Amino acid sequence: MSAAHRFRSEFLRTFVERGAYYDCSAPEDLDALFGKERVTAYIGFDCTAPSLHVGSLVQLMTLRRLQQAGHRPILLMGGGTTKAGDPSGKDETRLLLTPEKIEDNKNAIVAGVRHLLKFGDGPTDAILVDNAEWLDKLEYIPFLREVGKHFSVNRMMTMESVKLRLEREQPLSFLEFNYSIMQAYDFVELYKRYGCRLQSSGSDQWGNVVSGIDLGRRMENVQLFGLTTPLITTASGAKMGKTVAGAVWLNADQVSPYDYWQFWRNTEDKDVGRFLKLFTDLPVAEIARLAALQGAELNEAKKILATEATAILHGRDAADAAAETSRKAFEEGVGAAAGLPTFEIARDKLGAGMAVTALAHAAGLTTSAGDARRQIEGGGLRLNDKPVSDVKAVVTEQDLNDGVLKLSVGKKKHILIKVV
RNA sequence: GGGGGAAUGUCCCGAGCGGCAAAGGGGGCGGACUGUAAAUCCGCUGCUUUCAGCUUCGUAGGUUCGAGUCCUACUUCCCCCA
Repeated sequence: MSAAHRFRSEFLRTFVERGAYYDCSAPEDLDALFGKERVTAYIGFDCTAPSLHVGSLVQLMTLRRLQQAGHRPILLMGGGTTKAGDPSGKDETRLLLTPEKIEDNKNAIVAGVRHLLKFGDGPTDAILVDNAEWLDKLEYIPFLREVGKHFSVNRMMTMESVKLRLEREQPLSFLEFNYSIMQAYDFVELYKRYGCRLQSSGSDQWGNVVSGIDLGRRMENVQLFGLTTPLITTASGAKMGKTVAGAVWLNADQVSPYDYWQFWRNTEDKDVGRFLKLFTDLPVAEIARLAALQGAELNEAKKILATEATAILHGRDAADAAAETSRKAFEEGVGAAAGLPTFEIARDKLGAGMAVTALAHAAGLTTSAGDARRQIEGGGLRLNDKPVSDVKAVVTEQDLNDGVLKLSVGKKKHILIKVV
């Protein structure tokens, strides 16, 4: 990492300056490469869920910055590797996903992140690739003879991920053992197809990245590079990615732009500067000014962080709308601020009156009616901003204002109930 | 192949003489204090139509008035010997 401050290329300087740099396989050579030509680089994601998570955002931002610096990013979807299943990290056997499910996940993931990059056919336009294109067709023996022969089991045994498992005497399946070979092969394949020279990833993928670099040298006699980003944690040491509602997915159908905005708005004080650098495009000088704000003034910086980060993912309009909804709900105290999450309920269901506990549950505000009851007992549930004190309280049409009523748990979780 | 352990509240760790909705943590949620922050303190944390009922302790059977706890088989994992 000592080479980090000596970088001359625009991209790597920015990368370091923004706090995204963790490690690099051959810093000086990569710097020189970035200085003299347009570089094609990739990051891979498996299709295990229908959306990526904020934890993947640093990687996605890497592709974005690459493109901004005039290079060409490849977004590699692991349609093939997901079929094999990546057991790394977990001791439980992950259930195998069906090919249809993988395909659906892939399409959903891509749809969710398309604003982050500009795709197309131009020289710096991003390319979308699926490793199923080549992995699906592999034949076992030919693959072993052409690729497998370059891997030394002795060396693989010394890889951090493998070594750790062996030392802890945790099981390591042969499938898992092979995973890094497939990932290494991806890198070489992308080099052959697109002249891709660099693989970026989270620091946990270091071993797999290095395998790809080695394979490139052995099979194609080319120098490939690896560049990793740090695991982002909050100042309190927790892994990033929880909101009042659960995991922070990137797709809008799972976490709305409003909730996404709120996630960033609730950043801890100490993280504001770091997150602005990592997750927005604001100039660092501007960020330095914002991060220097003290006390309650930092809230202004948090709003900017929220709006900028949301704009990158969901577009400027959605970000501004989320900011406006938040302003009304939290600063003006407008009860039923338009734009808050909304739940619709049929008029006849409410007609005879409905228990608040049942309504809170139906609207997804609480996990069960019992949970809602406990919230009432703890003074945490409010109807139209007034605390509900009676567990058996019933909601009727009289609680409606213009056909809408607001239900809240705690200070931050609000939902509008609209009668239709 | 032989022997010995383990699987608990579907977030995680983890106690549990045959009377257990099941100790204790962590995490999460709510309240107070604040600035929609952190820290701190307090409460809650299986479901329901809650003076009660119902479903939980790897799976399936069995013993018993009664089983997380005892027995049998199975599954998975760990350890030791070969």
